[in-house]
Amino acid sequence: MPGPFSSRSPTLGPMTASDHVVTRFAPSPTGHLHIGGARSALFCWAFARRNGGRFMIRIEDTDQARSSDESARGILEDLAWLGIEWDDGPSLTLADGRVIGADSRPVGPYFQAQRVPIYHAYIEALVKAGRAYPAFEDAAELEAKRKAAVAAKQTYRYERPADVKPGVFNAARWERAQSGEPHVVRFLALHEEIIVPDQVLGDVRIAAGELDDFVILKADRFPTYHFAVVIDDELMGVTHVLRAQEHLANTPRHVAMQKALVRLPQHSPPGSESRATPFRTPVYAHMPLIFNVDGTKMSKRDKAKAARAALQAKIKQEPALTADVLAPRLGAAAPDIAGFLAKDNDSLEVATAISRVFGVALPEIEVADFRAAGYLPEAICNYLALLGWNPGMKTEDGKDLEKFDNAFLAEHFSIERIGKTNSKFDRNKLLSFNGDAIAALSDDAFIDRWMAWMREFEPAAADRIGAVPRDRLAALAAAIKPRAKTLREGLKSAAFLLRDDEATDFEAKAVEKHMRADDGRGVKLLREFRETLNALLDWSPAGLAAHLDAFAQANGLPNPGPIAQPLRIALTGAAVSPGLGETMAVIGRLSCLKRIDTCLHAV
RNA sequence: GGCCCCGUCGUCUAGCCCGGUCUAGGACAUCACCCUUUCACGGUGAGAACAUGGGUUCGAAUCCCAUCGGGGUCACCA
Repeated sequence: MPGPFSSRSPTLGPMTASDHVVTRFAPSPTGHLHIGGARSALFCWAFARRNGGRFMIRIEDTDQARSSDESARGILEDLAWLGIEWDDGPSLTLADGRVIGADSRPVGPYFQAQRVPIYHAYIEALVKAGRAYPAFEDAAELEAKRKAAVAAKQTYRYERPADVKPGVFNAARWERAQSGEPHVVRFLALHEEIIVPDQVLGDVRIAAGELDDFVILKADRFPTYHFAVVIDDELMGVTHVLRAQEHLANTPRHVAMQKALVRLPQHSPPGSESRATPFRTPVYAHMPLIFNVDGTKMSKRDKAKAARAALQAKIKQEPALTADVLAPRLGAAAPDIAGFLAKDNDSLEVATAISRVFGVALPEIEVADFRAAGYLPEAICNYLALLGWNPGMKTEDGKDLEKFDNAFLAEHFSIERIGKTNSKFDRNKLLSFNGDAIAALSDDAFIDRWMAWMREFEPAAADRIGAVPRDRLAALAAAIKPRAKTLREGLKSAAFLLRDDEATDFEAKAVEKHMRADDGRGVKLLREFRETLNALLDWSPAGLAAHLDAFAQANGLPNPGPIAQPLRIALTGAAVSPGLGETMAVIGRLSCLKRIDTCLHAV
């Protein structure tokens, strides 16, 4: 009997079952939302929903040099787009005026930069309790020592100054710090075993002596990540921390601090004035990592790599393409381009320019990339949920259940079913999921979402297709949905709509094969077919298809091919297009006749 | 290198905790065939995995150990 005390039971751990579940996603606003971060957020969200708890966003902007408000806003927008909405956290006003996020509990502010006084108060308390101390070494010197140790294949650990004793307030150091001498504050790690309670991996034990005295307050008076996260998780009532395994090695530090910290009177529950309220250790769940298929990390540098490889291939074909020649075409400075090619920089601007100018597809890494590429948020969430988690259920026909939405996750997500093994991001499978999600859309929904995507990322096409009467768009949706794995691919299938009725660029090979061959049989059939069109009453996709079949039969053709292909070329310029019924219906009678005439004249 | 984590088809995984129902199931990808006016969609089918070696046991993908392999982490970044 596993009973309730199985090591992976969600109720086991330092938190009691009666605690109201609070999870949090705590991004650092130093860029866009990474696809892996999105999964972390999704799992945190799902766990909170499943347990009737709250999901919180906190912005970890303690790196003053790299953090930005634009980045924070972008991350929030990406989360909202994915349908991952937070109960507590910064407010975000959506395009439709709806607001996500509030300080209803209230435990804000949710930007760590605004919480610095709180951290300072706890730093002081820790120092006075003899569990932290100001340190005055020069950063460069320590760095040199560290490097030397690494070079000698030795484990580097900060050496505690001789005058620092556990549990003893070092007033002299405190005075020096207070007087303005540059310093950091280090946590005083006890010589004891640390146990990290983890619901995915089981308890992880770290032997005594492994932890050194790490920095908790930087010289710029900002807390380090480790310190801020511990203070905030406690003060914000976080009960469960779900995050990627890359954080596992950090967690012993957090546990050690939780054991040393006690809530300040101003942060203590009412009525507890007489006794101290120690910090609690939340339940941890470290999720497996996500890598590229080749095993490398999914990094935004992958975009630069792909662009560089593509450009280098181009240059091999065309040696005249020097940085100077490329500069005006790419809209970038020649030295930047040269540096980019020489791997001196991974400029995203250069990479994007290469992608635009040479039509090179860059790998999607961040949520915004997937959005621009025409992925649906529901497909992304579905696929992401399967990376490291699995519902372990079967469908009615006995197959593994793997198609579900966020509502399903909110109902069924559990930490017990998070796997332990790292996974590789399989774009093929995501693509397949996305294609299925598109196919599952109603015609109306597809048109709405496709147009919205186009207005954002392909405005010229949006103008053109937006001009098509709405009643014809249903046929268009039917034509495109089964052919599009992404919204962007849908544009390819709809290319015939963007064509001018007078355009004469007909694919030569196709013209030769389907129209000129057999003494121009195709041309002859097309000419005859054109004459039947004026009088045709039923201009619906089905009516048109039936008409085409009837015409073929009347002409003794074994199948409609001999007329269908010439017609396709006339209407679309190419031998490949969606079904002719839909195509003709969308183009409309007038344009169809014009295009056929144009083609008949041109070939 | 120290510490920590992991190891089922090419990929994501079900099965493992509670050993026999597993000649290991599904999905994506691949290949073949069917459908077909092109391209897709769809349908049917095929190939494809328990890292290795030792135990324990009547019996191991499932339990134990070792080896090998992979990953994370060792900052005044988060």
